[in-house]
Amino acid sequence: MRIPIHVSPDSPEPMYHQIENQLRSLIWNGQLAAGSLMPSIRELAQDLACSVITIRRVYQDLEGEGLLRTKQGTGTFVVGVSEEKRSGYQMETVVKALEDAVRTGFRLQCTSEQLRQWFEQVLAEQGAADAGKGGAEHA
Amino acid sequence: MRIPIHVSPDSPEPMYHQIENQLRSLIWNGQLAAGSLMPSIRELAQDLACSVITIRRVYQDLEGEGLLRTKQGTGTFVVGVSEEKRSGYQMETVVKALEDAVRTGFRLQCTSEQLRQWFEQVLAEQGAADAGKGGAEHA
Amino acid sequence: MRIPIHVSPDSPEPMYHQIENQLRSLIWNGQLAAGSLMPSIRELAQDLACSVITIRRVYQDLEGEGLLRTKQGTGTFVVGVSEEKRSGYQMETVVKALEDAVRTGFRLQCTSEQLRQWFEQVLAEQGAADAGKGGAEHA
Amino acid sequence: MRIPIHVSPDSPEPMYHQIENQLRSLIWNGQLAAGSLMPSIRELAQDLACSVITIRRVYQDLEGEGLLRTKQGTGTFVVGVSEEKRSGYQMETVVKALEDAVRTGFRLQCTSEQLRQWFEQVLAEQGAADAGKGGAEHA
DNA sequence: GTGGTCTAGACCACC
DNA sequence: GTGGTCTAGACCACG
Repeated sequence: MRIPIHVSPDSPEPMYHQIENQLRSLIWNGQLAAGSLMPSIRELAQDLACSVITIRRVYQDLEGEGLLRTKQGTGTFVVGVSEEKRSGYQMETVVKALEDAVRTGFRLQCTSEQLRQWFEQVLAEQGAADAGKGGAEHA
Repeated sequence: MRIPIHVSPDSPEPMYHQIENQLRSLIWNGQLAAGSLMPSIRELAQDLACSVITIRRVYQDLEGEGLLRTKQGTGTFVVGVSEEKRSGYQMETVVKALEDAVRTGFRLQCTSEQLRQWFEQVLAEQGAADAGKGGAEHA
Repeated sequence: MRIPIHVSPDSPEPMYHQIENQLRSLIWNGQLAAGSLMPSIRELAQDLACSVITIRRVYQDLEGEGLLRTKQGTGTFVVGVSEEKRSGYQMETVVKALEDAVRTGFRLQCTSEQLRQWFEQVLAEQGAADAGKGGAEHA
Repeated sequence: MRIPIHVSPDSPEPMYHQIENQLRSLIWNGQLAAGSLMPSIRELAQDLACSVITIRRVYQDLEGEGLLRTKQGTGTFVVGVSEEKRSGYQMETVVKALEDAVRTGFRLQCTSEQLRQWFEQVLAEQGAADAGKGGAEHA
């Protein structure tokens, strides 16, 4: 199975960062099951059309976070995360992004009502896009 | 009057970026009136405890965006922006941030309801903080 | 009799290294008598839950050191070592480890007294653990 | 001031590891004062006759441990460590090395008395070497 | 000047 | 086959 990752080489965000973020999500979500074998660094590098070194760095960073475990000569494995940690991470990440958006809005003197309206609009758009892509249902 | 800007030298966000963002807000909001004289590069650099070269870059960037105008030997002045452009900028910026947050949420498999709940919570917190600080009215 | 070896697959120390070290000790100590037949590569590999290729390497390395001897189609045998060599090896190995520890201590600016104190403490702990396990007598 | 580090390119221990270990000691010891500026990666790379990348990795790893702090365009700085943490690190490191040595000794069926004797001998040798080199006094 | 990212390619250690 | 280390050199972002 090929790992569903897409990188934009032209993004200002460094490639290794993009890849790390997406893998992090996949692991935290359990879409990459604990214990499963990751593709080899060479394989993934070829898939994503980037250097082996970039992937190596990604795996290394994620190992530092305790999400992956690599064994020389054997391969790189996914480490499981507890449900507790998982939802903590989820909330932390999302709330941080929401805070950023709201703070920006207030700094630009939007009203709460204005922000709420835009939020619902974005929610509808993204929800539609998301449902189309993944198939998972979001109430 | 001293320009109300605060930069964190330890933020991962580069200093010039922090300063530009804050100046941009102040100008778009009209808190720096069109036609008014900006502090000199040296002065602002000293205020913010950073290098003059950093401020020079900031002024240059904002001049490139048409928000500032430098007159040789005279100083740097604020350029006015039309109300139309202003609200366009406001909406674009905020919606972008909201989209980012929502996309992140969906990627981590939050439900819409979950996101809505967190959003309201953040709105309340930030709204309180904002009201306390600035005094502007948010419906 | 099953050979008393334990390997940690999660140790940073490579498996072949762990196995070699333990076999080496067993042979030098005479716990694997000179002339006795080693388990087959396949057997030991299964016992230790590792690859046959790993065990093959171990046997080869130890054969290179003169501790084992493989006879085609017959099996692998333990080669005896003289008492003289034995105590030389013992001293060399242990003194090297002690030097490493002491050097580290001095580099971190411990006093000799401090090191002596810790050494006695470690000696007591390990001595107890060892006595419990093996049954050999240590003055 | 040039940083007193020496690397053996022929050691089995990877260069980045050697450098990290020595820097770690220097920082934990306070021989690199908190807040002081490290040499630039290019400078240190030239000093140690290794690649910029190797040094960059070293600095990055130590930053991950909280020992260094790098600011883009500015340089890399030493972060202070509390005395408490310092002595904890010291003890942990040294005791671990001593345990390793003693365990090895017992595995090779040395007596406690034998180990104690060798330890004192090593202590005397290394203590002399150390006093000669550094000048610090170890009781 | 500083550090940050990425490349291509080599060689080694391990299983 | 796997991952681990190191190289030389390029280009970008930052102050």
